[in-house]
Amino acid sequence: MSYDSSRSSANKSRKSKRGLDNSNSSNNKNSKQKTLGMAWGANSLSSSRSSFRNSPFSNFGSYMAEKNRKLQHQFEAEASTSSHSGSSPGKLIFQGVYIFIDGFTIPSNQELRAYMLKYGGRFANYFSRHQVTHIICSNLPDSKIKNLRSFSGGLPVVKPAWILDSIAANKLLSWVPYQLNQLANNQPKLSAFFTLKSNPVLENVLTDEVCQVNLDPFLKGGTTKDACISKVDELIKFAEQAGQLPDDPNHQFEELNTSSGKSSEVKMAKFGSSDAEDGNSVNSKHQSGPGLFSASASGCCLHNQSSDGSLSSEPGGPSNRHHSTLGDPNFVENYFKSSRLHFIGTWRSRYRKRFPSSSSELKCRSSDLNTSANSDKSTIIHVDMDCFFVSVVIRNHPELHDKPVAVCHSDNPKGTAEISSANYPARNYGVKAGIFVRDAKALCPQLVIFPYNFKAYEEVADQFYSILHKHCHKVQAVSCDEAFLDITEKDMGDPELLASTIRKEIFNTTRCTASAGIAGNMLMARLATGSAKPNGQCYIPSVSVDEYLYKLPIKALPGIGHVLEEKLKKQNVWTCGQLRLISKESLQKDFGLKTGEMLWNYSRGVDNRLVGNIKESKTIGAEVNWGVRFKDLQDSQCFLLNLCKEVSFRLQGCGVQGRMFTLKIKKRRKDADEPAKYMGCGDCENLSHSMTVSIATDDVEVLQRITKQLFGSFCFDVKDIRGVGLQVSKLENADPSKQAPERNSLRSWLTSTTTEKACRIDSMAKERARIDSEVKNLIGNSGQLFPDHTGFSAQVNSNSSSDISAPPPLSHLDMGVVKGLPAELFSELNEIYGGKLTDFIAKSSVASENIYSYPSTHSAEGQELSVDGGEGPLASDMIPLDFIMVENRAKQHMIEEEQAATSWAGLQSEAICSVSPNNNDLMPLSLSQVDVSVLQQLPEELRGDILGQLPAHRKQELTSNAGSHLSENPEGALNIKITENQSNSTASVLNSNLWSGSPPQWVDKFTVSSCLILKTLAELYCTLGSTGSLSPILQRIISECLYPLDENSDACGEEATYDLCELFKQYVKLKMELDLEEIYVCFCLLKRLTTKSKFFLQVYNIVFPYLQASVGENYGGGLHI
DNA sequence: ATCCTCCCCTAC
DNA sequence: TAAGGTAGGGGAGGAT
Ligand SMILES: Nc1ccn([C@H]2C[C@H](O)[C@@H](COP(=O)(O)OP(=O)(O)OP(=O)(O)O)O2)c(=O)n1
Ligand SMILES: [Mg+2]
Ligand SMILES: [Mg+2]
Repeated sequence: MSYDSSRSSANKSRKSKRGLDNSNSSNNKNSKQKTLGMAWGANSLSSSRSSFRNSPFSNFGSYMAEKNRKLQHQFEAEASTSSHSGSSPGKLIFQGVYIFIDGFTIPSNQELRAYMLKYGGRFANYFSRHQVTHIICSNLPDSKIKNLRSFSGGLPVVKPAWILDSIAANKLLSWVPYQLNQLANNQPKLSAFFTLKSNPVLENVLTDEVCQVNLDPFLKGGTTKDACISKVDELIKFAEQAGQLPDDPNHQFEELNTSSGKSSEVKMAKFGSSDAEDGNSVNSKHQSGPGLFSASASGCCLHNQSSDGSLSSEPGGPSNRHHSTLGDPNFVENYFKSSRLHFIGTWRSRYRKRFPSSSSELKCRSSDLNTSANSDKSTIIHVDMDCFFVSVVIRNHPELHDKPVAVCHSDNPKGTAEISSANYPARNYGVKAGIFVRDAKALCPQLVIFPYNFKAYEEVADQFYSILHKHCHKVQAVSCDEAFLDITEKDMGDPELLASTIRKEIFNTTRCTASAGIAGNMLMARLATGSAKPNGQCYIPSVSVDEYLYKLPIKALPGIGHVLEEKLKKQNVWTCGQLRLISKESLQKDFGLKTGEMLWNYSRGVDNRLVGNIKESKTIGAEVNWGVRFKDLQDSQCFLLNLCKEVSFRLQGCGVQGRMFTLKIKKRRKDADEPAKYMGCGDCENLSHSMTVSIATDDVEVLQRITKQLFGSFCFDVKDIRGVGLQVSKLENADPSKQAPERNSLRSWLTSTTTEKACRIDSMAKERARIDSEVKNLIGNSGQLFPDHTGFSAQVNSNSSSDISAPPPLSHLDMGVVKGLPAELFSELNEIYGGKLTDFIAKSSVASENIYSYPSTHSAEGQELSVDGGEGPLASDMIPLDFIMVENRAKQHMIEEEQAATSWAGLQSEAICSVSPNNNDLMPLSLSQVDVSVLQQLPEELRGDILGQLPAHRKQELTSNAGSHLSENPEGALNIKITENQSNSTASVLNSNLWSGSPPQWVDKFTVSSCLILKTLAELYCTLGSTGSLSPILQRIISECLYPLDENSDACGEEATYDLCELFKQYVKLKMELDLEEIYVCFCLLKRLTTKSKFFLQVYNIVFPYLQASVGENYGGGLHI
């Protein structure tokens, strides 16, 4: 057993509440901590959830206090030198302000810190309620929001924009408008926190339950062989003998057909090989790392490594240092260079690039269901190199071919290095992949150990696949030494001949032997290969399948690992023949639908899979579970950064970006012994937290921020960490032109009716002209923020390089324009870019003045901006964000208010205008008419649709309570009477919501009048035909409106709001195939549905002017701006 | 029903 | 000393 733990998840009853499993052991652990325990959880011992420990707020203790002092000194030292960022200290805007930054912020922690430094404020590295005056945070995950809400009481929790805006305004602004909207209500007092400690906060701490499984040694081949080859034993022996004789590769190949007189139809063939060439001596230093094949990050530990003498009580002692993360700032990179599993794990992505999938995959015989009749006609070859790693490194050591040889990092007979591959003589002693070298040496003292040669493996794999592709165009790569060929269509003769030809060619080219299995489907071909090994081939005709499988141990079936094997053995199933006795229904009941069917099929030799190209990957990640030892937070942060670099490189290497990030942590189990394996992770709990962001990214810095944030939401002693992994999913193509072009049903509707989009209100044009003059020195870019990337622009701009709407990569932004944005908008935009914007600008304008002041000078970053620009009239007609750029805040707000006041009537009129510009009467313009009567007037079909979307209680309301819609909001406080005439009062409500002090009874719940929903749906229905044609996201927003909250729970109101925020962000992200029209409509729509989400209002007020300018005009006077 | 999320299992 | 990674399939359970 390689793994230390003997725990088997199969025997563990599943917990229904996954997220809570870990908490107990976690607490137990904390109670045993000596030093850092105080820092990391001593104040929350009584909590039965880990949520309190997820926030730095819960982590202040003696250690943290000390740390805090240290960092503050450092900070003050920096302040006194005042050389920071090369600029002189600014006005003391933030005198007396002491901020603490919680989690991932935009701009970054460091940037905010720099601003505080520059403008007279102070910055707390760790939260102290005695000093901190403001908590800064943005974009916290749900769990943290809830947590923060509990802790922040009494202290303002403010978005970073407050700082930026204050700097821009050159005075300390009120923080009130910048309150984190998710937290705006019901902030408990800090005192409440201390009494709340035993009152668990609901939270989504995701903790895996432990599943350290016994890795039974691989049974490679052996059992398979025993099961079916007995009939051809003599032939095997003969073949093996023959294999050692010839010298000339071209004559080494002998085919032995066993079908002639034998009872079985299974045919075996073997050929021998010998080597004679240059000496790659045992233990030679010719080793090359897989790092050559991976995108590895360079290390970067900056100023840590300060050997804290006091913390020298390292687990494992200083002897560990050298091979752990403790001693090596480039640990990640170096580790991956030497990891065999990393090599084989990342091989696939390299293959993808080297052999790009040709579209020749026609799925010819995929005539829907692959019935067994169908697979009768199929012929599949499975090819697998024999003991690949060994074969490659002993190619030039013919004298070793009949000696036991294994590949391993270490030859230490007491070592815990793992055998990677053992040749067949070695396997006779029981040596196999995965066992420790000491066990291997015990089994076989004369075992010869060779080091890895990853470069050679890569080369041989390339040769291997070149040969396969030459002979067959339907190749499915399984691994670096293994592939399936579908030769069904091959008219040319005998599959066995083809297999032997291929094997011969492989041997002649690589001097390594391969084995092949030939059968009617992938399953049987693979099993046949097992029988054929080593250096042989095996054909299993359909008629022999049953017999072949009958005695086959179930573990030999691909897909049955040790867990399934054990479960089946408990049912007294040891062989496929016994497995067949269990009904499919029973198997599906015990193992699930698919797995049950797989078992049923496989035990009968049925496999409907098709040989196909490798699909594009769905996840990309990197993890390290060896040598991970941290002495303090800095160690871990440094490691995380390197991991982020690695992942970022891999993402970029694959040309994708991701939106979901999962941080996996292996944490030493409380009572775990030292790992059996040197530097291993031992018996661990698996913890993982994930976070989805709106904008796909591959950027290291963004990854780092997110990762930091995720890491912070764990609670543990970093000394207990034994493994760390970062996985990215929800991948999108980084090249947007390749993005799947669905979506945007609304868009087509809108754009189809919009023949010219260049019209503009006069003030816009004026602003434009002014901006143009200001930025005319910019290269080929008339001041547009997104020169050619909005869906709208792309439509208009025929000069655009991309005909499909594309996202604006950061490098394509006009930094001059960006810098000119009002701080508020800048901050939002920065958020859209994951915080990168600030850094980008900071880097590109080192010597310049305050970057948040209004620009007018466009320095050297002109070169950063992109693109063709298309100087023509069309390009200059496009409407950029620069509309807002020169607005000062006051003016901006005025505009916002006006827009808010008038936007209520927006959607319907503009929608109608666009559909039928000359006919504004299709829909009632007065919102006061919105009523249940609307519902009644609707076509039956639509009425059904709408009713179907309403919760039952709403339905009842609507059908029984006609006319009372205007007072539907139970709170009444902000129940807005929605009529055209009252839009002014709406505006004032809006205004007060945004700018009033801490909300009194104000609740940021998202409550919506049903009649408005009906009305809106009706409009959408009329304009679009049905709500079903809305884009999924818009549909979801509507459904958020329909189901604003679970009325039984206060917390759910927050949830709903938060989700909605995410949706908005998605809408505002100005990425993907940005569809301004749809966003615009959506904003109009949402504006009418709620005035209660502060977040929405803020986003709205920031973004809407832009949308307005871009598309609003096209929808006629309905906007009444 | 169908999707989504959080895992476990498997293979190399 | 040693380099226990990577990604897809799919089950369970919850949301819709
Ligand atoms: N636990 C494992 C399994 C595999 N490998 C590496 C070494 C192998 O050489 C290579 C290919 O794996 P195979 O399963 O094909 O095993 P071999 O090729 O070594 O032997 P066989 O002849 O059984 O295919 O992957 C490894 O390092 N560790
Ligand atoms: Mg192999
Ligand atoms: Mg293989």
